[in-house]
Amino acid sequence: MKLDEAKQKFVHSWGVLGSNWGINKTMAQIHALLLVSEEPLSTEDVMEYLKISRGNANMNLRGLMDWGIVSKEIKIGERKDFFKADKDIWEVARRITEERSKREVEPIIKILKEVKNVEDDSDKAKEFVETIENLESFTSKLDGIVKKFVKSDEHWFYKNMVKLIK
Amino acid sequence: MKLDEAKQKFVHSWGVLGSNWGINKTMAQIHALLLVSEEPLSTEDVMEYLKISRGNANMNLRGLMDWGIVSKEIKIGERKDFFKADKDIWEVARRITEERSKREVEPIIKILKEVKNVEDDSDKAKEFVETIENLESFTSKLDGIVKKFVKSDEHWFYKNMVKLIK
DNA sequence: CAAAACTTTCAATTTTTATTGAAAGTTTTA
DNA sequence: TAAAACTTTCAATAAAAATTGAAAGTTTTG
Repeated sequence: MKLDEAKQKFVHSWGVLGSNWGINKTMAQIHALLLVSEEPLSTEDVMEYLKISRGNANMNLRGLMDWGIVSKEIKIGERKDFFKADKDIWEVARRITEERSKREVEPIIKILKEVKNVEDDSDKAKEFVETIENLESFTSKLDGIVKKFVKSDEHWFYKNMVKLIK
Repeated sequence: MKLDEAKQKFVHSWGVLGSNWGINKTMAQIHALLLVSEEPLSTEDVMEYLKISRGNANMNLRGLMDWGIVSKEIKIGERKDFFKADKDIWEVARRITEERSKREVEPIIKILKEVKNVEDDSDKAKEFVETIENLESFTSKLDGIVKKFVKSDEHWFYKNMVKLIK
């Protein structure tokens, strides 16, 4: 396979992956594109490569910056903004985990705590509360462990991998 | 809060969570509804509670069965099918993890292996291959560890939690 | 300071995804 | 075996999400 072909295939596939995880295709593709570009790219480079509009490129680049996994780069002598993706995949995972936890997991934990407050003390209510508590406990634990997991550096990971996998 | 109100709030919120993770709102809501129902529900119960059509209810119930987290129940003397959700949240997590891995992670690992085969041996190509290899290694590891993690039973989890969290 | 270079916004439009509902299919019962 | 009870399918439609592009906004330069 030629390099360009390989890049194209990767960018395309990353877009598909994104769609399956609630991330829009274009955002995932831009991220993939920046990941495999040696040089930072301008908005126009992105527009041209992915055949998308200026507005679309701009909004999704901003989205990626909100996730903290893409940053602006200033090239001297150039007026345009350039963008590059963080290539340390551990750092990327850490950022995404933190953001998703803050945006999605924490709100759901809050709801779970809320709905546990049923006044009723019938058997039905007790069953319900038990189900919710299981869910809450599971969610909190998973969230906690995943955060700790990716917060740590790669070395930590390897060290503990052995123990964990056994 | 009244029990019914609490259930309603939970079902609604679970739907929102689903949307964020690429699972359609109705499917997530049906799952939530079955989770907090003491008794298995018929298609019509689901239709009525969520105010959705027969086709929609049927398709999403089937979807949940494909994920392996909802099953049909036959009530004697009743002709209708009834559905219940697996209430063991660890089992649910295990099933979802396995399915998502099979449906989404494994294909992407396959693509990553493919695109590593660039004929070119320029510096650019080497950089590209390195990025892909990082991604591949990360993805495989994460996939592996998550699978092992949820495959094990709760007891295993607690035992290892201590070591892992430190 | 005004024109040029560039970025952002957002209403309108397109595309994608979910939902409906009626018809076709299947199983059960009498 | 035929009617009743129930389930599945899928073309049409509705709803949601993504995208466009032109206008408004901002920053830089001469």
